Amino acid sequence: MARGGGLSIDSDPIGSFFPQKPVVLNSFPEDNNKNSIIQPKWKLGPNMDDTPARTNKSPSSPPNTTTTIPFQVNLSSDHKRPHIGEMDFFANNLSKSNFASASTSAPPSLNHLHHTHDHPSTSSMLEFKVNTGLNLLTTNSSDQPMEEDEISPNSEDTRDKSERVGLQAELERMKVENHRLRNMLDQVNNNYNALQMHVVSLMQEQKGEEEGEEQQQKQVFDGKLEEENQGGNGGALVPRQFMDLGLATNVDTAEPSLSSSLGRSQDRSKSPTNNMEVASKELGTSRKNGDASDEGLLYDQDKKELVRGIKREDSPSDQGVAASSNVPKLSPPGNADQAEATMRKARVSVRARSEAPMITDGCQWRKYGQKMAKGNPCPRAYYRCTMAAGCPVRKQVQRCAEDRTILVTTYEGNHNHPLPPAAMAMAQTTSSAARMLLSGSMSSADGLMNNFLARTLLPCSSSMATISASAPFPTVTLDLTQSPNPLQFPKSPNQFQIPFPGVPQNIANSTASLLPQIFGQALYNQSKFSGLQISQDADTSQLSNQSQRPPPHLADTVSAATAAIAADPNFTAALAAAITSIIGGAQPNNNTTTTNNNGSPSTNNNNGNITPSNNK
DNA sequence: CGGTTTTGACCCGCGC
DNA sequence: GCGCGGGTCAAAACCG
Repeated sequence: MARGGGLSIDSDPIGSFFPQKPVVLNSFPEDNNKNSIIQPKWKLGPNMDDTPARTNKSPSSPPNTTTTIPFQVNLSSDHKRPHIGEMDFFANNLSKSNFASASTSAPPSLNHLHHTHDHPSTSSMLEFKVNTGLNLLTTNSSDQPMEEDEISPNSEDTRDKSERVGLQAELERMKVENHRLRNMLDQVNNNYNALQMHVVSLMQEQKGEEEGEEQQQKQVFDGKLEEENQGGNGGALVPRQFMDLGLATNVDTAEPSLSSSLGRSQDRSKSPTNNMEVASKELGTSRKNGDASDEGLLYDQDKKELVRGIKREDSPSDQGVAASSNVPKLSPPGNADQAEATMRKARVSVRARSEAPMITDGCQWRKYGQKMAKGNPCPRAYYRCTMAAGCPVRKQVQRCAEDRTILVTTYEGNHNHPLPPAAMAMAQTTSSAARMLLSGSMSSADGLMNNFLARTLLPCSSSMATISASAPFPTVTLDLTQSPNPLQFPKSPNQFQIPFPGVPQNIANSTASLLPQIFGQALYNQSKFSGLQISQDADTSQLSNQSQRPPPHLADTVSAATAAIAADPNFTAALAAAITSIIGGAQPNNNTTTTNNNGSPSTNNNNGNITPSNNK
């Protein structure tokens, strides 16, 4: 409030800071900072009633103060101002009841002035001459909002005022800071997008050298998908987030890769006629949870035929699918059907220490079977996703025979429904891992791996990530039971703060936030084929060129996987210990929550892998 | 009562 | 052709 200047009603440029907070006009500390911006609140809201100094009678107010405060109200016609009637009321009360008479009654409540009506006929200056000697500065003398109607500054009001001033300054700072952070965020996003596009283009380039245009388009599409996923991170649900196990080859990626094909004969996909017939049959039996439309919505009829047509014509039911029969021979490029079959079989296996019977990955699962697998005293449980009718995603859960503290979870198929953030984490993981795997399996002439896969996972030194492309089912095994090279990881946990939706913050802070980088780094740096060990020096030159860090989608994958896995309290505890050892540079394979690893399962990279080669 | 788990049976492909 | 092993089904049991 500018003393001597007019207080323009509702002209306060910063009044928006306290749109609801009433201005205490009855206290002007004598030592008020001249630079303090007092917020006059002529837009007085309901809260005005809450101003104790104004609403409560204060018989103890010094009567003499009411006559010494200069008070000026500039009611310019240009500004919104209190209703004239109310202003009159105010003025009357101010001058007569309180000020002029120096009565002991409380100052008039500004509630009466809270309206912001434009009054066409009022352009007046209400001036209250009170001499307090205050010269409260405002930004615009002509538009100065008025405040002051109290002569007796009490300590509470003084405190409120200074508090308000402080808050105001703080708000200013936060506003600026917010703006700055927003700009930074935009910058980061832009950089990320540019980088990702660059990586995608590089991948395209590489693939283009070996494959046809079709594969290139796939890469582009994948990249776009991931970009979209990135952009939609904030949402509670991620529409059409799929576990792209094996279905990243074309725009029909959205189709469920029909993990119901899990373990089905690949020769079925070669027969479109049979496929069609089988598809309809299949829906009648095993697909009680979802009709054809549920899954068919996501892809065209042709695709449906391909995907659904895995049942044999002569098979009345859809059961009896031998996993071993599905061994995809990693078809060379050009054979779409075989490629499709191959991708359908793609699996992502996650090895993790957990005492819980199952890893919490955010999805809802229904157990539909359990078998004793050969060579493993622990039964293998079969689950299928029940988050949506007809979701083809299935998973197998089995404990490692060598180390029963290790839980091996193998995922198959694509979700055909939106996923919650927690589930999205694992879905992204498996999707990216499978895409990576299939990218190799689909493009290489020998059916093992292409350049991208090699560049991605090589150089390998341990079995943190295992690609089993030569197995009947191309399987990526993400081994979280091992500690990667501690030298590869930063020591500061603060660098790992990554928000994980759906993961308890304490867990995320303690462990999950550490995992993505660790996992990603490990997955990135360590891998090998089962049965085909890629030499470590292979492609290192190219790696140094473009693979100093994991590809975006791989990193996402890893992050998501670790986040999802970390959601499991038991597993989190185990992981926490492992991570701690990693960050602290402890020896690998230390496990403080479960039995000592001793490296036995870890060194055997395929132990516990749910791959036909191992189980049969 | 609806959803889930259990569990025996069935189907299928592969190897011998 | 037979046995084996993996995968799935589906009725019964279980559970909230």
